[in-house]
Amino acid sequence: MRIGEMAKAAGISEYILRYYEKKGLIRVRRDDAGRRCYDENDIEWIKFIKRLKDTGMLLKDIKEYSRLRYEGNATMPERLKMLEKHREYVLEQQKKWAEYLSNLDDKIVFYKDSIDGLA
Amino acid sequence: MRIGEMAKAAGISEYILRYYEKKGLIRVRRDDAGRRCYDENDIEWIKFIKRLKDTGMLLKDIKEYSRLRYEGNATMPERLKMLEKHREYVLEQQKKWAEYLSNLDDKIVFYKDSIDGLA
DNA sequence: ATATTACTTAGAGTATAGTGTAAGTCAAGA
DNA sequence: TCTTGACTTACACTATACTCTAAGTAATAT
Repeated sequence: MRIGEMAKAAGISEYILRYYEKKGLIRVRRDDAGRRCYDENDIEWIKFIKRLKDTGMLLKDIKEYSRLRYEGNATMPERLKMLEKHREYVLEQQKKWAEYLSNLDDKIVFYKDSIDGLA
Repeated sequence: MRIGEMAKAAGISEYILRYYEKKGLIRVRRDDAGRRCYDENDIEWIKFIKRLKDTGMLLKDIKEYSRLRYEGNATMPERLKMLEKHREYVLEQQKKWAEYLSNLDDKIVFYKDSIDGLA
């Protein structure tokens, strides 16, 4: 699979695929013509990177996670640790947004009351 | 109240106070010497800006909200609309984070099982 | 053979939101 | 008066994550 196909399969632009590779998040081998070759395994990996990114993990941290992953199964405990640490962050975010939703609702009620008062 | 005091009162740097003013989020009058003068009213407003920003509202949208606010009470219905639209966004975020937390937990379970398998 | 398309690289440009510096002004205390 | 500290402006720099362009190569379709 070449970069165009991969971009479609993973739902990510070719630019980003090259950018992530340059940053060290993905490692891709080349064909005889020097073009990137991706396989099924890469799709899963790229989709997982996407999820990590969507959950607010910084590229530099994803890069570190990636480095461990390319080292093999022996690094699983370390990766698990990273995920567990990241889980704490995601949990905090979830709480944060729930709290802000509640604050915002209060503000909205205040506005509605004020507007009624004006009428 | 001058900028140094305000920075402390609002928990925000002097740089950001000037930056937000330049961006049009805050309007501040000057004393005879040309220095910024803030009052109690400004503290509340700046804290509210901070909250909007923390909930992911872009500075350009906060700027628009700000513009309406400086126009007076007549713009309250419009501001209410903005807040209600923003509420939708915050609600989505909250759902997103809850979903990612659940995905991440699945992944963590998978890792733990894999590591047990290796042992 | 030629045109088209997909690819390659390095590097420049964009968006968002700060963060800091340089050079100068102003006011109050020693 | 001199110094110190808080302030002023304009502008340059940083971080993060893209997004795109330029110039060139390779494979394929006509």
